[in-house]
Amino acid sequence: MPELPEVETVRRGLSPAMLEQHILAAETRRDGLRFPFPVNMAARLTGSRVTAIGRRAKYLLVGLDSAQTLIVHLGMSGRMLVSGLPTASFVAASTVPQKHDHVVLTMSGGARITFNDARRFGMMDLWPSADLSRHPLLASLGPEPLGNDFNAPALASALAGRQTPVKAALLDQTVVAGLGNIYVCEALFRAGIDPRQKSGSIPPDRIDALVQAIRSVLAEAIEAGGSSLRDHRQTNGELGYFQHGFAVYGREGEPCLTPGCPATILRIVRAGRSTFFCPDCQA
DNA sequence: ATGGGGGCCTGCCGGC
DNA sequence: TGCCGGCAGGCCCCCA
Repeated sequence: MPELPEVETVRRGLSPAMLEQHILAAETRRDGLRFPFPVNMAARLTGSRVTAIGRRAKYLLVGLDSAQTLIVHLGMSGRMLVSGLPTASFVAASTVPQKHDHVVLTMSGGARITFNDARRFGMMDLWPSADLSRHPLLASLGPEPLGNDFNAPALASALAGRQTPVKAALLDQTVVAGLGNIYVCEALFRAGIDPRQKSGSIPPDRIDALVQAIRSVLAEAIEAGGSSLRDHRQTNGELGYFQHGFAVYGREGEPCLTPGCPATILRIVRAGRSTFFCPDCQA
């Protein structure tokens, strides 16, 4: 479910509820999700103070004063919900255990952090903070799309010589880390690139446009609090609003939004994934 | 080596 | 109203 902007939204929502606070209690309600939880995870979390809440691609990184980092991936349907704080939040997350609540953290400031994941494609792990870049799931990630290491020369180099369609290449987290199906579709539309085009044959000026498109669509989505289809929620349970900003995703058969463009948005399936694009603007 | 497809899970929606 | 098939934002792994 969540791509980079959604994970960033969750990160920002968790910060006030967790940062510089101790984990008073940790409860796991099953043995694991996509992978088994690390050995004694609840006990190893209990008593730790949260020293940082970061993000790498679609991974949340909760730094602890135990020199360990709690790595969280939300998979397709994962949510991190904050409850128990007397905040101004109008949609108070329920304190009644819900179906698929798998992990609950009780913080010293009064907040309860609940990890809920219906499809259980998410994961949690604990790893030495000093060695994070060697974690198997983090080691091969490409550059952060909003960071300085992601630029036209870097992307051109990553795509050079590749026969795979550019759509598939952008979903490859070693090329650029954090994009998913939605934002790849949106970025390719903004850049005017056919998703089926071979990665290695994109001219330099299009690469340049693609870098800018990726950056702008992600930044706007973060600004809007992430997008949501069926089940993305911010930490307060509210929906994100960027889905109202989609130009192509989920708009099969609807008119292209480019002024003067007579085309309608097409949907094709590649590698089992829906791809939405404008046949006129993305030629 | 690289690309494509299957599988992991559950929920939801549309169609009959 | 109820059931069933299809589909879903991620990612790993196997096979060709």
